[in-house]
Formats: sequence, structure tokens, C-alpha cells
Amino acid sequence: MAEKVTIATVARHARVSRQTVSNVLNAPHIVREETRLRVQDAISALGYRANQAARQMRTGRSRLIAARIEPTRDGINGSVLDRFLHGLTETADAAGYRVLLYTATDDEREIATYDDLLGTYELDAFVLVGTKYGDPRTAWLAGRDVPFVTFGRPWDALDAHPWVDVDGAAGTAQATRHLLASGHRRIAFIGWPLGSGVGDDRRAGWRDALRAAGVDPTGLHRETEDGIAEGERLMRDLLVSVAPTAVVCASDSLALGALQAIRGTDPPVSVIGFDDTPVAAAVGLASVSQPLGEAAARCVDLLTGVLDGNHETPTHVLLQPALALRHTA
Amino acid sequence: MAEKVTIATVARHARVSRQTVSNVLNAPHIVREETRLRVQDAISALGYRANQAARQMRTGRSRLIAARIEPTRDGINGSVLDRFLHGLTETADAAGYRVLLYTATDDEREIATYDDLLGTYELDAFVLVGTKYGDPRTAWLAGRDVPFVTFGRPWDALDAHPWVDVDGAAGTAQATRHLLASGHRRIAFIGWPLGSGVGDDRRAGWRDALRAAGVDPTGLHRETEDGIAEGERLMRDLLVSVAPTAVVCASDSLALGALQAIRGTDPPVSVIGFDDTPVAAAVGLASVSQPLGEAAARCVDLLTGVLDGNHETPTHVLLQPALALRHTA
DNA sequence: TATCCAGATTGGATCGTTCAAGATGGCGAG
DNA sequence: CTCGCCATCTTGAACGATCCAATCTGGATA
Repeated sequence: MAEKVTIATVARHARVSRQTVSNVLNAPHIVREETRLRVQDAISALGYRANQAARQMRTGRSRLIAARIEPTRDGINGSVLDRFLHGLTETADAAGYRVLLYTATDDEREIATYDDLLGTYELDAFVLVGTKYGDPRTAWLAGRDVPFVTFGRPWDALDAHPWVDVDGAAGTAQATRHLLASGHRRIAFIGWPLGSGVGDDRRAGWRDALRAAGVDPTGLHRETEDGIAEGERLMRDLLVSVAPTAVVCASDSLALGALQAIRGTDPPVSVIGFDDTPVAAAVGLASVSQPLGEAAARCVDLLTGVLDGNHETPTHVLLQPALALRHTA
Repeated sequence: MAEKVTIATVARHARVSRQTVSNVLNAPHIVREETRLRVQDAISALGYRANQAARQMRTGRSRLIAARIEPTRDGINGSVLDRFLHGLTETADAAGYRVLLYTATDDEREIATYDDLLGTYELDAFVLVGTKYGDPRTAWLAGRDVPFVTFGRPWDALDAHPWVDVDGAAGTAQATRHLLASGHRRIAFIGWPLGSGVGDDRRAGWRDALRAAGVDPTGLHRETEDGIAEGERLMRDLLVSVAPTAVVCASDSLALGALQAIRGTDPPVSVIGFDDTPVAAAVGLASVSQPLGEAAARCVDLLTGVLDGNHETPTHVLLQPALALRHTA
């Protein structure tokens, strides 16, 4: 059985002191080149790896980032989180951090989990996906000076904390302009009830694009909770009342419902969804695609900026989505 | 600024020694009732939480479990992993463990990651999703006596290590029997190339169910790599050559392809997929559903059994899937 | 040759917990 | 009365890293 390799083993092997080995790892510039190489050789020869627990005990930093994994609500948009988490894990790894998962069923429990994670694991930072108006979680974290980033803007106070987001309005605007360029004029919108930041933003993109083209959006939009059945219902309503030739939706779920409602229309009504989920790709639904890997990477950038004390980095990042065209548009 | 609450703070507050506090936490039975309650009170009054890094340094255990998050390959079956991970996080949490994510692009790098995670974070265990014949990862882990569980049987040696799996053959058999009961006789199967444990198992379920009903399965099956386009191609081939009235598929991707191929057939060819992904639910595809939350829970059970030294627990768990009937079958 | 200085290296203390061994006190048996 | 035992609690050391302050080294300068 191999002995456990500690910093002392490396020191003996390289005939230097523990502190010199530590310096090679944490402040290489203050060690003479020759010595540094000798230590490096010893490290790789012995397969030494710094023990994180010991390091953490002294420095108070765990190099751990927490992210929440949600219980796949409707399953369709769940894959967005999945892709984001993968990107997060990959980028965090490159920056020397690891991602720890947690779950929580409500805000209160989630905050209790923060407390626990901070107390027992001394987490360095949190990544929250999605926030709402007056979110108690961000308030709690900010109140304790815990570093965190949200994927999704804090709609009530843009400067409240660092965030990364995708420009939803730009996405729906791009979708709308594509439809306008294809000759459509009566372009409807199916979205979420007023008052959700994300939903209002996506609707605004559609509305502004129509107005910019001289089309009056009045009466062309409908609102509902997210879901396939809801999308289908509203689309049928739209077909009867305003007979649109195309529709932009706030989510792929709504768009899938819309697709079912327009089956058999001639000429076919064009449909564009939002999120470019695997379902959209599978059924050929055109959709606005969010750069999730990029978003995750920028979240890590912001966090490492804060954690490594570099306060010069920007704290807000707004990314542009892309339109994934398929046969429904 | 509040002082950091350590075990010494609690000890002073309860007028006992550090060790007694430690005993209250780790071996309550050796502490006198009265003392124990006094310590408990101090703990909750001060909001004390044991520092994991310090504990780990002494005990060598991190209470951390690693799981791999994959780069959503075709996106459709990716959600299976997603649901599994959520279940894992939830159950691990209840057992006092946390889930750490990692990624890797190939086996060699994955093993390097194991080495790193074990060396720097002293991970307690790994959960691997899916294994293949002669998997170098499981061999590496087993060779080092690292506790791990796989979700998916090791097809070449069932006793090699603890595993949890879903009985794929039972799932396809159930699907096939449902179709037989609906009056179908020429029930085809679209699966993966021979030699993959999972694929062969799912095909066997279909074949045996047909034979049990006195139907000769010869010529009724096709094999291909996973994918929508592949499923469509093979279904067209089947329609031309053997004109099946129903088809069971080894995955939802293949089934979606099959759905496209049969569009317009009359009477409609029945299709049943596998995995019950969100896509299947969205398009109304009947599918075999795996109990992923349950599978994750049993993985945690097996691990804690090994980690807490209870070698009496069974090391293999085979769960039964359920058939999610929708309008395609 | 003595002095100084900057840079490299060293030993000791420390983080918060658990382990191993020792101290205390009460009680019953010899 | 003394001894030993058990239950309970306390003390010192250790885990493996980093921080801090002190010491060493070699070359330049007086």
C-alpha cells in the first residue's frame, strides 16, 4: 500500500522545506527557477495532490460552487438547466472550482440549505438560475456578503448583484423580423401573464419589431401559464379571432401546443418557439436558441472575478440568442 | 461581526470539553442524558455547524459523492440523466451526502479526473451512469477499492460491483404484450447493433414475448445506431419488407423517427418507444418509463451501505419499468 | 575584511475536528 | 477499608496545508 503523499513527502524528495513546496504551488515567482523545477519534478514523480480539506482549513476557501438542480417541471424546458449545468461544470473545472448540487422545494428551505452549505462546507459561491421580483434568496445572500451570480436578470434592480442573461427581447425580435422578411404581416404572440420579467421582455421584443415594421400589434397577443395544452388553446383562439399567418411563442411548450392547433392549415401557419429544446429539434420546430454554454462560462468568469478580488470585471453580461430555423418557419 | 462558532465555543457555552461536544455529535449514547441536552441546547443556541473540512481532515471522509454530467448528446435521452441526477441529489442529501459534478470527454480523462477528485477532495464514492463491456473506469475504481455504484449492469460480469438497473427486457416485453393484447401479430423491433448489453436486453424482451405468444420474430427486427433519422430509415425499410402493424423501439429517438415514417399509414401503425422522455410526452408517443428517482435512491442506499460498513445489504438491484400509454399505442 | 541587503529558505504556530489515552468519581465486592 | 470497575468526562496530539516571523545565503559595497 502506497504511503499518503503530503507536502512533507514532496519536500523531503526535493530536499527543500514544506514552505518552499507551498510557494511553488501558490507563489511560484518567489522561488528560484532551479528549485522550482526540482520541486515540480518531485510533485509529478510522487503524484502529489494538495489536500483540499487542509488547504481549506487554513484559507477558509473550498473552491466549491453550489448550483441547484430542479425537479424537471414540465420536462421540456428542463433540458435548458441541464445544458447550463454541464457548461457550468466544465468551465468551473477549468477555473479550478467544482460544482456541488443541491435541491430545495421552496425559498425558505433553499435559504436553510444555503446556511447549511456555507456553515459545513464553506462554499465559495452560489449560482442561481432564474430570479423573481423581490426574491428572498438573493436578498439573503447579498445581506451576508456571500458571492453569487444569477443566470437571469434581477428585474426589479439591475444593479443589485452580478448577473448573466440572454437578451430575450432581441431573440423574439429577431424571430419576428425573420417572419416579416418572409412576407408575414399578421404575426401573433403567445406568452406568459404580465408581470414576469422574462415573459414581458420576450413580448416586448415581438411588439417592438412589429411596430418598427409599421405593423400594429394590438390584439395579436395572448397570455397564459406555460404548457402544451395552454398553447394549443390560445392558438385556436387566435386562429378564430385574428387569423394570424405566423406566431412567435415565449417557450417551446407553448409553441408545441400551437403546432398542434395549426395542423392542417393551408397555407401552414409559421411557428417559432423559444429555448431550442431537444423537443424542438426533434419535431422540426424553429426556435430561439440561448447560448447556454457561453452563459455558464460567463457566470464562472464573474464569480472568479469576485472571488479572486478583481473588482474591475463587469458585473452584468447580456448575451445574444440565435435563431434556429427549421421547417416550421 | 459574529465570531466563528467552533466546537470550542459550544464547549465553553455548555461548560464541557470539546471532546464531549464531539461525542454528542458522533456517539451520543456514551454521553449522560443531562449533559447531552445541555450541549444540544448550546448547539442550537449558537447555530453551530460542524466544519466539514476539519472533520474530513481527521476522518478522511468527505461525505461527497461524484456523478458525471454528460454533454447532452442527442438531447432527447439526455433528460434521463437529468432526472436521475435530481433524484440522486435529493436522496444523497437525506443520507447526509452531497453530490459533486464532473465531466470528461473520454475514459482516460475520466480516470484522471477520478484520481484528481480522490486526491484533492477525498471523495467517498462515485456513481457511474452506464457502463460498457470491459469498462476501464470500473476496473480502475475497483482496483483501487474506491466505493462506487453503477446505474446500469456490468454485462460482462454481474457480480463485479454493486449496481442498480432497470429491467429493459421486462419493459419491451410488457410493451410487446400490450400490442399483442390489442390484436397485433406482426410486431417489429428497431434497436441498436448487437453487442451492446442494454440493446440486446431490450431486444430479448420483445423476442421472448413474441415467442411466448407463438409468433415467430424472425425477420421482424432491424438494428442501427441511435437517432431520429436512423429510426425513420429503418421503419421505411420495415414497412416495405414486412409491413408490420406495430413496432417497439429501443429508444424514444428511434421511435420518433419511426413515427415520421408511418405518418399517413392507415390503419395507423402503433409505436412504442423507450425512456419516456419529455419529447415522448410532448408528441403523445407511448413509451417504457424507467423509475429514475427510485433508481437514484437505491444507488444511494447501496453506497451508504458500503460506506457505513454494512456489507449485508444486497449489491444488485433490478427495478421494473412501467408502460406509459399514449395515443401511438 | 566587515557590513549590509535582498531574496530564498526554515521552523513554529494555526485552522477545527476526532482519536487515544488519562483523569475523576461513585459504587459494590472482597 | 481498599480495591477495581464502570460510566463519564477531560487532556494532549494529530490530520495536512498555509501564514508569519526569523534565519540563512551570497554578492555588492564600504
